[in-house]
Amino acid sequence: MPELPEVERARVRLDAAVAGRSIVAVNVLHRNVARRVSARAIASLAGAGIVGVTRRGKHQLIRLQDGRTVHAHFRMTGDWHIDRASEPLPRFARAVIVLDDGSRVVLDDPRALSTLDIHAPGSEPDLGLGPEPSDPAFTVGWLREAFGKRRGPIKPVLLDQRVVAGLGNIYAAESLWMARISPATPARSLDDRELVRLRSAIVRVIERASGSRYREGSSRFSVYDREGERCRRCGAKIKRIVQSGRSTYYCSGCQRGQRRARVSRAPRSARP
DNA sequence: CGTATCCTGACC
DNA sequence: GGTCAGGATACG
Repeated sequence: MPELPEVERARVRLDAAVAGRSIVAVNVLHRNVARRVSARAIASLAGAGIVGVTRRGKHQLIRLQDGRTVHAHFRMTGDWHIDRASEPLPRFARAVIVLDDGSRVVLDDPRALSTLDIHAPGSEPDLGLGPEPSDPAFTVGWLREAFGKRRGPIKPVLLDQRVVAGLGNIYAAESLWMARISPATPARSLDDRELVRLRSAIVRVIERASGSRYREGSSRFSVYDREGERCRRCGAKIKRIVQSGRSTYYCSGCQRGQRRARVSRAPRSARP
């Protein structure tokens, strides 16, 4: 459950569960999730008091009273499962943090691609992140500069966390749809009007996803995972392509990359 | 820059 | 049995 809004919700739940508590024990159930951390470092968490949890991009930072930071990243499929330590573990439990009030935080992740790291006191991890969409520093000027260095298509650039922190594959596609920009448009060829549209689209897409918790059933995306369906804006078909090994969904009708220099500039034939 | 890789499950 | 998966990074 990645992407900024989902991670922020997870952070809020985690913070409510752990702030002010102390750790009784941490158990790593799948080696991959703590592959960069020694067993000793894990064991040394026992007894530590927890100040609270912050977030940057998709990273969650659990601040300990002794100055250390436990750094969690869900990657593709991680989530927190918070319950009582006496409950049976969920099927995909990968790590467990037992707290001093008998509650428990379980890192629940079928693919076990999530990561846990521990940072020493005073060593703030360099996460290599650009501004969050909500940051005043996330400006058209910032995007112009970031895109100017990139020769490739815009969509993969939007997934670069140094450009904008927290944007993932779904909301990158949704943002490009909202801004009516083709995902194949070379990043550095975007003009100012497109940059303005794209910046505000990203902000709005993230804001909206942050506000409304998703409802099952109703398709909550405009293009993501909607290959072959009709665009709700222009009625053309949603297509799927692969860019940098990831699926990109977009509307073949209303997302124009102004330079797709094809012969026919004839308008697409009527919509049904 | 694109591609492979970590890992496991769901789905065709 | 093959393909794909909401991420990030190491590598060619």
